[in-house]
Amino acid sequence: MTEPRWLDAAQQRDWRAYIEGSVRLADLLDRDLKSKHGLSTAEYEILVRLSEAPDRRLRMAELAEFASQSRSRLSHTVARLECKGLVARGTCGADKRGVNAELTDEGFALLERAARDHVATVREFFIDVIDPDDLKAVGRAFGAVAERVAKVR
Amino acid sequence: MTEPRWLDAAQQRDWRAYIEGSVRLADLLDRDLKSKHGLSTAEYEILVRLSEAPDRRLRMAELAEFASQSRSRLSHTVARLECKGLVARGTCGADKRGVNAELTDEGFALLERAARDHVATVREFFIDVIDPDDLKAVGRAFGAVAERVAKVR
DNA sequence: GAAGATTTGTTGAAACTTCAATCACTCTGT
DNA sequence: ACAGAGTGATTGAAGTTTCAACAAATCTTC
Repeated sequence: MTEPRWLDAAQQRDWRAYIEGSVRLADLLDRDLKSKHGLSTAEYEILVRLSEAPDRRLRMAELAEFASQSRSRLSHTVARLECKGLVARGTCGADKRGVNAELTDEGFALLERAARDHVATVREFFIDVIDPDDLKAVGRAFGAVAERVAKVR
Repeated sequence: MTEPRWLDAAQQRDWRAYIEGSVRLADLLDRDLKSKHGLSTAEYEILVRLSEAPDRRLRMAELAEFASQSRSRLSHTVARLECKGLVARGTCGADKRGVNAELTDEGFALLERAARDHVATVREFFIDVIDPDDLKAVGRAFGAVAERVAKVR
């Protein structure tokens, strides 16, 4: 069929509310992290994933996957983080192609400070303004979206 | 209090599901629009807003507001859209500082084609994978977020 | 009605992301 | 053991976004 199935009025409202809310929230969080700690959201995400990995270290490809970034982008960003002394790169024992990114002590210390503020902001502008049942629904909804998108890639 | 109120396990899961799902979806939609119609999401959003305005025309500042973009970014992007012949700029009668952006016929035609595909993709990866009640909750949730963020800016 | 403050939109440079090409290493099948 | 295919990561260039500075027009207030 070439005829598109348009969204009904309610679906359209919900979709647009999501777009506007998510763009504005992302914007706010970005500015917040940048102004208080000099980190972009993408950089923050990288530090978080590293901090949760065993030995605070991950191979680039895994890190890219966890942080939902392209490998190229990750290379550039990790290079910048390395310059700032927040992350160190080392070779991977087993696979000589592999590169490990590791969170430095300085990186961990910065992350601890940044995470406090970040969580507070997430709470203030996301968690605390959403009805608890709606929040659960958001979790389910985007879990399903992530799964669906993963299937096609 | 200096002690941060951390998110509980369920809140953290929901927040992370949202982040991952939304990033991956945005990525997919971006690639889809770009590969099929040569438009970024930001450009698409601009065309949509113009198409809905009276006379398909808006002042730059209003357009920036509707499209959730900075004025500077909008200036650059509209410049590119103008090069492609999709948008035309003209001066604003009343206020001589003002500039109107107007959707050209060519822009409108492209948008019609792009919108069909875009809506189909939104349906396939968002609307259709979310339980209808959850979708309503998503709408409420992000409506509340947008309102909360708007208060602070 | 003029000085000062504010608003509008643009600009160029710096920072960041994407894209395609590349190099080095590993895996597969014979 | 080797050729060829595939994987891991980086690179430079091109494209996009952010940031700060600016010019022009309007608003305020005395």
